[in-house]
Amino acid sequence: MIDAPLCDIHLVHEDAVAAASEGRSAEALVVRLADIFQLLASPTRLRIVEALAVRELCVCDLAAVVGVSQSAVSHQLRQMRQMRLVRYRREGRMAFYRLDDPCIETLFSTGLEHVREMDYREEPP
Amino acid sequence: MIDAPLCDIHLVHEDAVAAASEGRSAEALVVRLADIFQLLASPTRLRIVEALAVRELCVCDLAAVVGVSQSAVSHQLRQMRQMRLVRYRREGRMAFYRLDDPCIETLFSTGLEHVREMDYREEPP
DNA sequence: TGAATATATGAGCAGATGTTCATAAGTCTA
DNA sequence: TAGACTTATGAACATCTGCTCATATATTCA
Repeated sequence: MIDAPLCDIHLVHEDAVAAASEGRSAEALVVRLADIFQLLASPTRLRIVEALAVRELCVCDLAAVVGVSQSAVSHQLRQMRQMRLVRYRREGRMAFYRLDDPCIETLFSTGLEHVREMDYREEPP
Repeated sequence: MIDAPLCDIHLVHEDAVAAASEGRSAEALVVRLADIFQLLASPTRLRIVEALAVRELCVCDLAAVVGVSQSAVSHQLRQMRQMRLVRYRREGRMAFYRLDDPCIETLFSTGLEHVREMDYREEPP
């Protein structure tokens, strides 16, 4: 499955490289996964996810909860919309957003639980 | 728990904002979590995680598996080391890296499973 | 209709990111 | 010890990110 070495350095352990390359996922999947993690890689967007995990919210309320400007929230929501992480319903002039991807909540809560544990471990009471 | 509205816009639904603000995590935790997701937000680093999930590897082999230069891998490993995502042991002139944080594998595999499912759903055979 | 409100978006900018290139530091072997 | 090898790192650079500001779009209400 392995063709030529990918870098110009001497290939030290061919068997190790072969084994580790065995389960290599498709490039498109890895890129897509990186995009999802990228969307979770910002305190502002994590706040948005955390808030929307509780209940749906309009943009204005979301801005208040997250603590940034309406414009900033709206820009972020557009990205999250394009990645199908959130969706919204119109009600008059307002737009109520909610999470559209149950996996996001899983990743968020898994990660949060983890950093909480690390916090306790590093700073005992 | 809510003091003044955080943005200059009219606060539309005070109860909604209060409810969504209820479970707000500490700022430090959210920032730390964003940092962890940030480390997973790059195809190169995801490849590193994927490879190290199989077995420990030296830098040179890792470069071959991931498909980038030794220098690029080494720079990325430094970041991951600083975040305690990986650690290494020295053996002569080589450094063998392994994952140091079981949570990373969980987040990686959870996310990967998800994008795989999405892939099947969007492009039926 | 006109003013107020809610949201969306384009431009622009400062700062962060990921790579390459050159090179340093440390280890092995002849 | 000299040369080959493995890894680490600083500098430089192009690109990406997340915000602000100004403004457009759309809806509601007097």
